[in-house]
Amino acid sequence: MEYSQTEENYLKAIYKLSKLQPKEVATKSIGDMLEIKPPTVSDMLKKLSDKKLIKYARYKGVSLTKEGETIALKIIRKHRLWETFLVEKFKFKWDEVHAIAEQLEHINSPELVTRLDEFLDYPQFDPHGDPIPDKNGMIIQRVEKTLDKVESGDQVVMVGVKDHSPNFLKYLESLEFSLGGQISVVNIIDYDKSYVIKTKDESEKIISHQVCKNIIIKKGDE
Amino acid sequence: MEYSQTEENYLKAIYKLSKLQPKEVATKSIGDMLEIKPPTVSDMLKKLSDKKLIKYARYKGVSLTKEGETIALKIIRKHRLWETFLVEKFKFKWDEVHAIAEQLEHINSPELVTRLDEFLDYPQFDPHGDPIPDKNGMIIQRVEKTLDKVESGDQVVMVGVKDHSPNFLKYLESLEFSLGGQISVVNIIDYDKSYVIKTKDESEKIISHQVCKNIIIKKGDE
DNA sequence: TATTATTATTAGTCTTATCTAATCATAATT
DNA sequence: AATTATGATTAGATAAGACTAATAATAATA
Repeated sequence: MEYSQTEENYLKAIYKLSKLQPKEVATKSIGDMLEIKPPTVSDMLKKLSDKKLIKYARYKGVSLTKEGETIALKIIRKHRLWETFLVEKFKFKWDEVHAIAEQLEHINSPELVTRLDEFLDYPQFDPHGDPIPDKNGMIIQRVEKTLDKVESGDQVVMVGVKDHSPNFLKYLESLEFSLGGQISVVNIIDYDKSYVIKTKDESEKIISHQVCKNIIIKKGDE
Repeated sequence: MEYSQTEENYLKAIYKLSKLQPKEVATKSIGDMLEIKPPTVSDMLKKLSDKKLIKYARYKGVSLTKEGETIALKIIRKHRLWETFLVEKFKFKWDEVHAIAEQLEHINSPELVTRLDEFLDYPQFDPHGDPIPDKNGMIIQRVEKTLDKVESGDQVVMVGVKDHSPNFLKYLESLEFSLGGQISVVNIIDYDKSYVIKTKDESEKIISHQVCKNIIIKKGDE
């Protein structure tokens, strides 16, 4: 009942990729996410399939079994709890915690996870707005609407990000964007779909379409 | 500048063994401590020697270089800080934290260690009374006097343990022994060197010589 | 549909960390 | 001092997880 860090990372990657589209997950996409070459992925898929953690047919892609999904959700739960811990208790910035949580998520101690969850008072979202699976593996499934789907004149609230890279997060911070912050779309520039927006402090800023695609929002009145 | 968990564990073991006696550390003793067979240890010693982390001459045992000791102390620092954290903040019992800290000690993030140390307000001793190396690798070197060296009639204070196994720690707890607790030696039974002792609550108890050897004490007036 | 491009797999190699069996060196004992 | 016991090392094997090169299957396109 114990899996290597490597196996855990594959399961987590397959879980995340499976949420991006309804189809089976491709060998290449797993390799891209984990920065591992396809032959290595193929080997591991056979291994995970033997252990009944994934459904795998040669050349047809993979999906998680119930058991595989349970493990993936446990890792994701730990990752997001640790990120919350690091930001809330240790005062790390939101762009600093991902790499550390990538290590902490593999610490194997169910009791530790219980205490961590309790210590944080059972948080539902992590510092990037991602939902934290609960102790039974239940996870809030949001319809992830991004800023690039919003029309001119709308007022929305930032509730998450799709890019977790320090670079992106630091850029958002420099724009004074933070979770829960209001964004009003003043205008959408026709030429390149750049967004002219206003944050709470009324200052106007222009952000690229690419940036908008990575900001998860909700309508102000939802 | 980065070492595998395995390498870190060898360095930690060599550090601890080198403190038990002044001589060079033997291959067998490392193997015993890490539950690894001697040929495996021999191989690793060559590897660590190539990396200049240990001084090693075939058949002559090993000792740490300055660099090797620095790494060992960093691991020990992390281990003891995490144990302190788990007991103080997460309310684990002192017999529950060793196994978890064995994992946490390998998390690689100097910034995390800094924050952890700060969060705990720079503790000097862990929940078992072991000294915690500071950020510069300075560690309080105690003369570790154990209860079996104490004479009848003496009154001492328990300041540490030499056996960190859950079994031993739970036994001490059942005897209501805790760090900082007073112990009066009422009598030493000649036959098997058992100790008749009194704790603060005045109740008399008999503990074996073996148990006494694993309790680190200081004189009441030091 | 035939060809080309992309993706996946197989085959074979490498490194790390482990093992067993056999040999060698040092230490202990008669 | 010779023998025996203990401990250490070498040799060779294995498993996990990575790679490259070659081949096979599927998808895209002319």
